[in-house]
Amino acid sequence: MVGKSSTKILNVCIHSLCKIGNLSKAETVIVDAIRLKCLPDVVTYNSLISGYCNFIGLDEGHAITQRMADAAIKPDVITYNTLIAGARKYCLPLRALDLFDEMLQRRISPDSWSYNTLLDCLFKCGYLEEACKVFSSMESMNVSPCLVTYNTLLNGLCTSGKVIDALKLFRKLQQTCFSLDIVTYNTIIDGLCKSGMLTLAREILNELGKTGLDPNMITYTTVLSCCFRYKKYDRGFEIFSSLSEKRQIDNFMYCAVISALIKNGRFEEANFYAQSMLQYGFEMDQACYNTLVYLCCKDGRLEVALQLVDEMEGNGLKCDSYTFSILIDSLCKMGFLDAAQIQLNLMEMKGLSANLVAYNCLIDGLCKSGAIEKAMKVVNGMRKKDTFTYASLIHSLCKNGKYRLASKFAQSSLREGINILPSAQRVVILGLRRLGYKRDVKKLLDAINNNRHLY
DNA sequence: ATAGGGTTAG
Repeated sequence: MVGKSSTKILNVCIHSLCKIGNLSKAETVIVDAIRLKCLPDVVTYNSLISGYCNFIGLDEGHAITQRMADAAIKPDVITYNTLIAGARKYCLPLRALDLFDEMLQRRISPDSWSYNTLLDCLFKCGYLEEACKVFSSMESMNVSPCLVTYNTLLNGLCTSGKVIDALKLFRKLQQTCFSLDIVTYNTIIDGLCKSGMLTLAREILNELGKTGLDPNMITYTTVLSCCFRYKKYDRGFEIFSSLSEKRQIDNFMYCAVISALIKNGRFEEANFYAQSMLQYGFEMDQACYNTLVYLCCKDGRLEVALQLVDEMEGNGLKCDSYTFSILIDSLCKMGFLDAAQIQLNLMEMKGLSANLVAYNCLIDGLCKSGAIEKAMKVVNGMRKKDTFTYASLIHSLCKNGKYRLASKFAQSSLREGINILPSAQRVVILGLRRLGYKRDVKKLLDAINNNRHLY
């Protein structure tokens, strides 16, 4: 039978093929269907676009709209929502905005789904201002923000360092008759934790308890990670064991706990939970692999760590800045500085731009192996530095009695708006004093005082 | 369509 009902069957088929990424099969099924006079419709093409966006690329997904035009099928709001989601996946904020404009030009009215995806894309790619503009334009487009919109906005504000604004918004939402959900609470609690506003985080956690909403795994992982972040390890492990009795653990929580155990030198338990994570058959993503690589490195099994990296790549997962930083740090700590340098070059070749931590590891390694000259050269060539970069250098210079040089670096750090760790301050000032460099001490203290805002 | 996990200094 030919017609609408056969197209429905075709669509179910194409949908499942696209979802698992079997696009070539999807294409042949469509060709066969057309031969049997079962014509694809907008739903068929939307599934195809989703598949191409998720498994190949945004351009390939976008190209499908041309095929739709050839077949005289008009794209709908879902077509564009899918494409904007593609732009979000590859962090292409300008493409997302272009797609949104294209949608308007074609007189397809965006819905809240379009806005939510666009907003999330803009926030995740660091386009805070654009995101706020888009949000305020919703009203004039007659689209009312829904709870997902507000949750997206809250999260975007939190991750862009606008936690106070997020909190204000949260309080405003609480006062409306709008009923908030667990996502809202998880988002604001996490935002507050990550900004160090722990009293407020605890306050809202208590409020959550009174709402009748059930805390979920994400709530627990947020709280657990907050404990570890602020070095309340025992409290964190306590929460973990109470949850593990109820078997309420997933791979996110395993990663957090394993990493905290490693930092406490508790390798036996870390290995035990790593085995558990593998046995439960969770999907092993980048973060899971990185945690295991970290465990092997710190546990002195570099060979196994490298095997894991191969396995990771074999499974189609790319090494990221975490993987490299873990490897580089371990290589340095084992004294293989040349190998570390090679990994760093490899990392740059792969275009991993967020490599500040990796550089810091190398600098620390160079300093500790006595190659301070080289370390200084590397530091001077870095476009982005932070308090860790300078801490390694300053401590190492002081250890070698070069207090005035250390002080010079401390001052350039302050000039760059980067604070100096108290431990580093202390060691420089004590050294300068001991050698009688009173004027240098005063100069540094003044610089520190003038930069109080950094602390 | 929205929320949680993984790397560096002393």
